[in-house]
Amino acid sequence: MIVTENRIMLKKERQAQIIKQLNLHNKVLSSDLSLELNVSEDTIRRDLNELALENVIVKVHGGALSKSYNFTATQADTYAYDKKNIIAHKAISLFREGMTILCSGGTTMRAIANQLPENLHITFFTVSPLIALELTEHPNVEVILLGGKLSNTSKISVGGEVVSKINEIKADLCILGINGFNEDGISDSDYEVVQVKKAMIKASKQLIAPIISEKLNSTLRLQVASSDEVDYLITELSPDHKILESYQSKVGFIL
Amino acid sequence: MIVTENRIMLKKERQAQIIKQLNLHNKVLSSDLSLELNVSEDTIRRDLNELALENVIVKVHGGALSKSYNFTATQADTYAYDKKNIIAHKAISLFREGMTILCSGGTTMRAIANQLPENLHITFFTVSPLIALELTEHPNVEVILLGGKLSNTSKISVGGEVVSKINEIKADLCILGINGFNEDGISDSDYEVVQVKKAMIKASKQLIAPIISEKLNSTLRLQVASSDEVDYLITELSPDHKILESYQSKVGFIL
DNA sequence: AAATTATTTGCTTTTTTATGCAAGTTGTAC
DNA sequence: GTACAACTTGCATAAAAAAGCAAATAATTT
Repeated sequence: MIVTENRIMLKKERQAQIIKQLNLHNKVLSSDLSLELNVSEDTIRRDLNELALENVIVKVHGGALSKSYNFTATQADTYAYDKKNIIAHKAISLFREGMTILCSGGTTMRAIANQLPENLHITFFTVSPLIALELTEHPNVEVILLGGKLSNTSKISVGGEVVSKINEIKADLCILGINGFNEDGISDSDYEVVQVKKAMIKASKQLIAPIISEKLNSTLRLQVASSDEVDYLITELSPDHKILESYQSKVGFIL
Repeated sequence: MIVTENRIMLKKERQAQIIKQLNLHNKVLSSDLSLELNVSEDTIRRDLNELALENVIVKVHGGALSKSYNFTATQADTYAYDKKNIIAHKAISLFREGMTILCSGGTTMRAIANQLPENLHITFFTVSPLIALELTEHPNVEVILLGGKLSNTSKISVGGEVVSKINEIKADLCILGINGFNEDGISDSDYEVVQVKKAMIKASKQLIAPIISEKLNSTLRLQVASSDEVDYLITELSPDHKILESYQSKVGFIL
């Protein structure tokens, strides 16, 4: 998309650009920004100082770093936006009127929440406050937020209380944000997150694993589920893509 | 397209044009509008001020941006931003190491979460996923998210389950987002939200009511708490401001 | 219709804000 | 330690905003 550039850029506009860059790359250099935005480094530095004062970014010598996650960022800014949207639409095609769906967090799940059609009546249970908020934008969706201690790193509810709460649920689908996936199945690195995900899988009839192809064939420390537990493996690729060949016999369906 | 209109343009008509431009480009410059609409920049500025006051646009130095623009919610309303920060700092001055604090949602509470000093070790219980996320940015803070059905309008957990969960808690402070406040006390318009807030007050030793002065002397349909239940009334004004006079005998302290 | 009042608009002056530049200081890297 | 990049501070300039005033216009009353 080509945007007709106005010769003059407003300050707030420029600062929004900086935030956008930060969301994209997690770090920016004052010198780069100076060139990109056509202002002196002094101005950039002043911008960064202001944003740091508002607690939006972390200023460092030479530029700035993004805070761990800026949930006010618009979807379009997030990395691999198009791929995630393809995955989202494939996942949504499995949704049926009146279903109960259990889901975790992650940017792919966020794309799903965002792209959800307005007419579907669905009950969502989620451990992710971010996804929960996104889902409340849909009037026909009922959102049950599963509470508990909020993990600082993964931003989802964890702990025994959540797990026992999940055990009380009987859901039609489980959609997991996936960090590691290979022929053996789903893996993750955070112990507490793994406990929650395992409970979520147990509480659901079917398991959906949405994952961008570039994350395929990665393994993390802890096992979440074996590949035969996965009912649907969803990537942005065509189901008969050669990268997916080795998964054909392992999982239920590939979408 | 150049349109040389010699017909006179009414104020409303002109402002409608401005909004149209803003919807189209997400940004307008006062200087451009002055040329396009054949009025002085003063007039444009007055228009922009009016529209900003009506909360239709976001006015910035040099022009205006559309509300849907990319910046964070905290900086979007620059107007109330300063006031809320004053309130936030007064509230934070009541926080002590090791405390347990129970809080609801709202923009003022968000400012508090944002301005929290890094060194304080505090446990927060909250029914607001947004506040919960903001709080997880602070490494020394433990966040317990209280789950339940998420209200589409107020974006907080509501329902019997949350209430009974709150009843199990014993907190030092309760901070409520306030919608209505007068000499009789705190009021609100949403029945389910009121149930949750009442439970929160009961579960806490002290009640803090942070509120911008312009919301004072407003009454909503449902009563949440009487004014003598309020331990600290916090506004952006000096405690001896004349607007607050009538509250002096009603609440515990005014900050 | 005339008179009165209120609103709108542009102009001038003063104040504020934004930005770049220069000089001196601090931090980082080799 | 030396060298260089990044930062800070103060200052200059230009653009924008605010405040006050006066003319023009619109709305209201009589």
